[in-house]
Amino acid sequence: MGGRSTVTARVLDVLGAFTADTPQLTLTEISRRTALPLTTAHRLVGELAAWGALERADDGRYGVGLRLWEVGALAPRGLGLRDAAMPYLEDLHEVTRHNVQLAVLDDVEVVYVERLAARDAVSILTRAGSRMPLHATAVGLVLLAFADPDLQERVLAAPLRRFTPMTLCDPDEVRRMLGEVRRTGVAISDRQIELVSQSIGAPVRGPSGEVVAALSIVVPAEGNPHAYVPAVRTAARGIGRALARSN
Amino acid sequence: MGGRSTVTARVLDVLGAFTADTPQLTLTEISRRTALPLTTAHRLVGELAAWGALERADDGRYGVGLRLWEVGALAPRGLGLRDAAMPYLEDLHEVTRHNVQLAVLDDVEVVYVERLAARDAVSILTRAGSRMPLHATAVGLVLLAFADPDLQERVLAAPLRRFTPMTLCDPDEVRRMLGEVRRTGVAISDRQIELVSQSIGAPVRGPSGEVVAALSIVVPAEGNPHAYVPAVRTAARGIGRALARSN
DNA sequence: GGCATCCTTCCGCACAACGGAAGTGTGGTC
DNA sequence: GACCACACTTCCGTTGTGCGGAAGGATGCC
Repeated sequence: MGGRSTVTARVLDVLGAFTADTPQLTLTEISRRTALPLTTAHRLVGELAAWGALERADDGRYGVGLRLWEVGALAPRGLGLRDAAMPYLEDLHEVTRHNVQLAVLDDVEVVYVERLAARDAVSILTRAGSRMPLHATAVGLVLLAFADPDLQERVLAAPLRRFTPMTLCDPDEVRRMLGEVRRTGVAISDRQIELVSQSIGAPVRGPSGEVVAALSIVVPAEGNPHAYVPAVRTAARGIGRALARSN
Repeated sequence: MGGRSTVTARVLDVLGAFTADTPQLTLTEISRRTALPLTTAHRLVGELAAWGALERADDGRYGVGLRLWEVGALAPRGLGLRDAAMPYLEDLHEVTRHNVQLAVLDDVEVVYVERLAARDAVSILTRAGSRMPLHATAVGLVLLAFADPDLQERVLAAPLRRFTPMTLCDPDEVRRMLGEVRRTGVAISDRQIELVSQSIGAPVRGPSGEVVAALSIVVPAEGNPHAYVPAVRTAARGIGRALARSN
């Protein structure tokens, strides 16, 4: 948004107008969201659609096109990681039948790269491509715990969003938690996102030992989280090894 | 690439320069592929990277960024379909342990939307986001068989690429095959892509009965393909129902 | 040192993008 | 049937933004 307006920025603004909540937009809606004059939006959208970056549905609304999806699938952190991780996610999911998630750090947020949902799952709090803050989820805590200290302070300096009464919103509490995560190598987020669930996360390490992603499993609040720790840890290590193998 | 040069087209050309074979490119390479002067490529790439559409690796090369991956993940045919299909793909994969693939039609090609690989799979002929011609793979034959007759003729009029001695490259042979696919509701591609494998495909139908995607399983050449037909068919129907449920 | 490759910054000119105005097409209301 | 509201499309003259040549680092190799 804003500032200096280069054509490229406008094009990207148009793409950015599409969100998980509203993946289909009318031209007027795009124009409103990007603050571009209708005429301009019309031209840009037309060019994007001609290339396949956007697609026009039968009802006239625009959505993201397959071509853009293809290009996006080339994102190294998205695809390479996903390929390596998939078998392990499947195993974990197959055995436990709970939601399993893989996420990476991007700026000050968690981005979910993959998620295997319980068959009958209704709640779609997260899906591949969605973002969450770092302080409340198990994957977030893992990624934050092993992140650059500068980033940690930056995140803790900003207001920490409350999801439930259990969410840790005090920087010092979070700091203590991060220490524990570093010590144990596992993060447990107990009802910090929803009161009905807790999640157990572990770091996925790249060839040189740095944390490149985090894996988590979401289980009902009443279960004993520690029961899942070995499985999650094993899966995370397996992914790390698979990554190293695939260079 | 082509003809008239609008800025948008240039931006998209830059994105299009990234392919599955070479997901990481140096600036000079991008400039060469897009036929843009180095200076221009530099500016565009800079703007794209600032937004997060591209990311710069440690070695200075550029790759597709997470942000673009996120937007791409919103593609309705990519994500909605994938969400509905995943459980069924997993089941099929779990039971058979063979490669399972989900694909949609885009223009005159198949685009793979998801693929669950056998754990020890070495050959990565296809991956999520890759394209294949319509006449040789099981998913391709399914999609072509139920496609617009105009499209069928357009595809058959063009030269049909040969992958193995088994590939059907004669338009009439393919036409006969398509008829069979329509009659039986299943496509079998016997060693038409690789001599070591065959694939069995079935159509996934949307709420109004039209074919929106195709599902296939890849098995060793020596097996009996018909043994897999019921499982593939059931999975494809299941995905169709899941799609209808999710609107 | 000299050469090759790759990347980055600068800046004046030209042409492509901009966006106001006007036109088309649909659906709703009285 | 006349009117309005809304969403989209086309046209075209003006202007400001992107263009890309030239020159300046940075790094590596012989």
